[in-house]
Formats: sequence, C-alpha cells, structure tokens
Amino acid sequence: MTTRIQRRNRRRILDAALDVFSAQGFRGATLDQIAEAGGLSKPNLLYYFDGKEAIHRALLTDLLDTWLDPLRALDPAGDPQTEIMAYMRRKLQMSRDFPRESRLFANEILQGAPRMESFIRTELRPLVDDRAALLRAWATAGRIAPVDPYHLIFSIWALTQHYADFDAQIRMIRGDGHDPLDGADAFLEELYARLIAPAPQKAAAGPRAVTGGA
Amino acid sequence: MTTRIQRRNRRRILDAALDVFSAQGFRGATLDQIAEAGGLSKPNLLYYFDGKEAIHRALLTDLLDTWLDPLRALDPAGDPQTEIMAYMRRKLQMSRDFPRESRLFANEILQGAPRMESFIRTELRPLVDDRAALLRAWATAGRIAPVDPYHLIFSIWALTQHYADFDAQIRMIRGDGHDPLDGADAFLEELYARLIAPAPQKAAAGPRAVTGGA
DNA sequence: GTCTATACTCTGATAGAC
DNA sequence: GTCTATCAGAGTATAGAC
Repeated sequence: MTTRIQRRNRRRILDAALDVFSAQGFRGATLDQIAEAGGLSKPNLLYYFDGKEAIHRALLTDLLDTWLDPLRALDPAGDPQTEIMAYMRRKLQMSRDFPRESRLFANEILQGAPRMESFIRTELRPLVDDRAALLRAWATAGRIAPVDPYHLIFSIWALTQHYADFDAQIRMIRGDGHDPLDGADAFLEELYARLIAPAPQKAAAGPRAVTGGA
Repeated sequence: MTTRIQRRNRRRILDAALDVFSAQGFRGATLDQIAEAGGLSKPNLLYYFDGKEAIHRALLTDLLDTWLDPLRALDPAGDPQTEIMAYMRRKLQMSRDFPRESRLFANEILQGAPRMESFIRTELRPLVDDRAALLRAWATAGRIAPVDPYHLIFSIWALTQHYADFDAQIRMIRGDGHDPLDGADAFLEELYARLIAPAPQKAAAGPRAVTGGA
C-alpha cells in the first residue's frame, strides 16, 4: 500500500507533467523533463504511470470534469443578466487560477483535439446545446438582447481564456512588471453589460434583424 | 538557376510545412510529414531548406510581416468608430482566409513564443503602444466610450482568432455541416457597436470610473 | 519503490550514386 | 536536382540489481 507516499508522488508527477505538457504540448514534452521537474527518475515515473500517454490522459480526465462546472452552474431560474455576468466572471477566474490547465486545453484543441474528441462530442456539446437553448429563450422573452447564443458562449471562452493562453504575448507587450489580467475584470464587465442589456433604443428602428439565423 | 522550378518547389514545401506545423506544432511536426505533404523526398526537402528550423523560420518571417497590416491600417485621421469596426472586420477576415497561419501563430505563443520574442518586442509592441495611445486619445475626446485601449485590442485578437484557433472544437459542437464563422460577423458587429458607442447613458451616475489605471 | 544500464524506435540530417 | 541508403542523437520504455 504505502498509499501516503504513492499519492504524494502521483500528485507531484501530475503537477510536473502539467507544467511541461502545457508549455510544450504533448509531442514537445519529454519524460526527462517531467521526471526532472517532479524530482524523480524516469523509470520511477514509469512505475507510477503506464507511459507518457497515460500521464497526459490522467491530466485531461482530472481537468475536463471541472472545466464544465462554470457552464453547469448557469442557473435557468436566476436572473439572466446576473447569471451571464457570473458565468463570465467564473471563467475569467479560472484563467487566473488555472492558466496551465487552460493552455493544456488550448494545445489539444489547436492540434485537432485528438485526445478530447469523445469528451467534446458526448459531454461538452450537449451541455452547450442546452445552455444555448436557455440563452435563446431568455433572448426571445426580451430578458437579454437578441444575440446568437452560441457566439455569446464562444465569445466568453475566447475573451477569458485569451489571458491565459496568450499570456506570453501580453507580457511582452505590456512589460514584465505588468499583470496581464489587470483591468480585465472591469473591461469584460463593461463589455457584457452593454452587449446583453435588452432594449438598446426605446422605439428606434435599429439595424437589429431577427431573421431566422442559425 | 532554374528559378522557375525552384520557386515552385519552395512554395510547395512552405505550403506543406504550414499544413503540418499549424496542425502539430514545431516539435510535433516531422520532416517526413512535410516531405510527403509536399510530394518530395526528405533529402530533397533539405536541399531547398537548411533544416527543420529554417523552414519554420521562413514561414514565420513571411507571416509576421503581413500579420501587422490590419493594425497598421488603423487610420488616426478616420472616424474612430468606423476605424475600429474596420479593424475588427479585417482581423475576422484574416481568420477566414488564413486559419493555418493563425494556428501557427497561436502554437508559438502558447509555448512561450521562443521563436517570436524579438518580433513581438521590437515590432508588435511599439505598434500596439502607438495604436493604444490613439484609442486612448479618442476615448478622452469622447469620440468612443472610455474603455481600456489595450484590453480593447486584445479583445479583438481573442474574438477573431478564436474562430481559427479553436475551429476543431467549434466544429464538434456545432456539427460538421455548420460553418463556424456563420453569424460571427453580425455578432461581432453588434458587440463592438455597443461597446465603443460613446455616452451610454445621458447623465446617469453610472459605475464608469475613470481612475488613473494602466 | 527506486535506481543504473540498456534495448529499441523515431527523426533530423548526410553521403554518394544517378 | 533528386533519389536510396545510412548515420547519429534523442526519446520511450524495459530489465534487473538493490
């Protein structure tokens, strides 16, 4: 057993692997790097996990489960604007708290999501479809502005994860002393408050078509 | 010389390399894959380019130059709202026309931008600083809403490039028959029209602080 | 459980014939 | 200019001692 030490070592390995995989991608990462970052030898690493692929799979499995939580927490019974703002805030907080996880995720999708396809099709897609239907219902009822629900969700993903995924670029542009996320909260609050507020002009014939799009 | 065939072959190689590098990242790509995609042998590939690194460098050099064009085209003499909307449209069009280039770029930044750091610091950063100052001046003059200029630029990057970089995910969610970019134009038009429109409420004491942020 | 030594495969690059 | 054959190094994984 010795479950105490085993669990500690597994955690150390996974943490080191998250460092390396998120920074180098799956193929770019090597067992040597993970072993060194975790403070153990390569064979010992392979005593705990059944190969490189298994380590990566364990990371993804841990991650994907919690990745859906913010979207799950979107409450159909709540106030539409409050709920959407809260979802955006939770996603931004995840970029702050789990930037490596965001980059691990991004690396996978960028390369065609070969190790995540079944998760996306069987778990993420139904959840997104369900929440998109909810957003559409809110829009139809006039409780939020009539925006496309899928693009609304994608925009929240894009804007929040950008700060984690493109962190290197933002740091080089803003200077090393600057926190990339400084001011992001206020900016996104403003952006989504303006976007989803219903009834923009009172009775002006705005360019807001409600043709039967997607 | 035989420059005719040489140029054709170089172009074929670069096109094949763009396919492979954008889909697999630098380390994930192999010369075998590039050679096969380009329809020639591996040694022949290395007759035209001085190694894997050189092929990648040639791709980046070609790309980075044109990557700045949309931001360069932002005209200080133009109408602020028109100019910002036009910039957003150009960036979205680039995601449509050059998704592989966008993913090549994203792969690099995600992994710390090791082969682009000097470009970002010496070319991109000064340009962004300059355009941010312009946006700030427009905001101060009340010609657009008082939003943070850097976050405004980053938001345009995030929202437009997301459709190229996360294309695989969007396709799996929306279904294979659906074009990920359908409706994106209208959505982003609406979003930025609302965000940058000046004077949101007439004289209401809104939560819009103008404290001396970044 | 952990290590040293090593087998085996993949991949970037070169030699040399044509 | 293009190919076949091959080398050298890196990287995953295993054997076996302790």
